[in-house]
Amino acid sequence: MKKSASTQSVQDYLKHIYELTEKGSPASTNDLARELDIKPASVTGMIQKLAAEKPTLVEYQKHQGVTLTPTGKRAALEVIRHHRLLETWLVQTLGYSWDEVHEEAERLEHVISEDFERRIAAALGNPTRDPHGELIPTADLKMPVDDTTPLSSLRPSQSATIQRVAAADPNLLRHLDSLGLTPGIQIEVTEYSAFDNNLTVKVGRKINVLGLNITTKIFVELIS
Amino acid sequence: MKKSASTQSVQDYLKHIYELTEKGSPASTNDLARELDIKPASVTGMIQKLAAEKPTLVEYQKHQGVTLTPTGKRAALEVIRHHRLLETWLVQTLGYSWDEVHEEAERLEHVISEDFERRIAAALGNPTRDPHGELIPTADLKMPVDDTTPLSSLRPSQSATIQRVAAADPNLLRHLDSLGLTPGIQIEVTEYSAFDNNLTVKVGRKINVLGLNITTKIFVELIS
DNA sequence: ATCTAAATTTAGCCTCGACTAAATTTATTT
DNA sequence: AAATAAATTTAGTCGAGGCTAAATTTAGAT
Repeated sequence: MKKSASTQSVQDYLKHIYELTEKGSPASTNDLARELDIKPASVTGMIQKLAAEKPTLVEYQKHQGVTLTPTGKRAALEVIRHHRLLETWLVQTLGYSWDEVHEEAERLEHVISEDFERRIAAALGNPTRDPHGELIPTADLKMPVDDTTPLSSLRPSQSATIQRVAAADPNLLRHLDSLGLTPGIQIEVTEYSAFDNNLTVKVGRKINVLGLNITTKIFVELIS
Repeated sequence: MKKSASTQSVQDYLKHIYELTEKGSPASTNDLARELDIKPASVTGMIQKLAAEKPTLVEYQKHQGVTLTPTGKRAALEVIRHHRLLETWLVQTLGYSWDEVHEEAERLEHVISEDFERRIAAALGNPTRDPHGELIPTADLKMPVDDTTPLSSLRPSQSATIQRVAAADPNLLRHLDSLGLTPGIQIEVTEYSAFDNNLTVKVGRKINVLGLNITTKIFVELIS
């Protein structure tokens, strides 16, 4: 029987570094600490150890934040692939709703085998997006490019398909679900208020007035 | 977010204590160490801490081994229920074979939620046995009574249904599978050799001669 | 250019759960 | 009943990965 390795937290560090560095800049100690729900001093310690280890996963310079090496990025994408495949699979085969899956997937993502990953991916037909519409890294660990636009940028007469809902709060997710605002759904913008940045949107027969706080979290693909 | 608690290894201790104490006698330090693949001294340390904790899970007296309290037993059955439901579910929904499931279930059993447990139990129709025929503890954490007989006790002319195959070695499991000796299958004993304790058994159209080493691991229910 | 506030790092400490080596207790054999 | 062997426990150590408090660095504002 193999040693179980302390790869558990490391995976969490890598995953969050990936997310924090997506916009190009290094991940700060503080931001990482907030994401991981631990103290900044602990992050510094862990990052310093990580940066020193044999297969170099992260690049680190004091006070400058941390970034992933190509190897570290692959490791992060592996975890993210696990997470998103698991969410998809929990929703599709066990009837979880999109506001319930995150926590469960968070725990499972660290312990499933590559074999398990392959099996659920195949069973689901190698999906490209999870239930929130987040892109699932491919089997060879590339993150597909996202060509969506925030709903907040649409204006009257434009129609679009909702691709992604970048919200984590379960209450908000349930609310959006009740408004019919879920991935795959088609919408049409009918009004725009420059004053408060609200959009009026038709979803089927429903008419919803959506504030900025929501419209920046919904990403769509325009229908020409 | 909750603290993740060091309940991981504790669950392993409880599970193995449960198994070792099934025949009535306390689990010895040495046996536990072998099962857990750690050194006896480590077991002593952990058991002493466990025995001191607030919800008392184990009963321990120096040099006398360890047993489970009712609470500890419930905790053990919870893990075992997780394990066996997971094995069943991996086989039935993801196409794992019975020689592949153990390792994966071993890792998953510690991280699934009670909600997840309920969902797979329901999806599987609340099964009572796992793919090896092991009894699955009920939702209220009782271990059903096992009324099977070892195949080794059968004699010519007796027919039976295989209920349980108490083997862990993947090679042996694949071998038994190739002989058709899996739970649910009906067999009939045609010969018995008192000399070497071999049984000749008809499985469908197959005739197998089975040695003691195998016949003590297969448990059956007689067909009257 | 300096001063202050915020971010980060350092230093030292703690708990967990393993380990080794040595001591002790129990069991077996003569 | 003593002697040896086997099992168990004790004592002390280690690495992981957190934490706090204090020191230091960077950044923003006057």
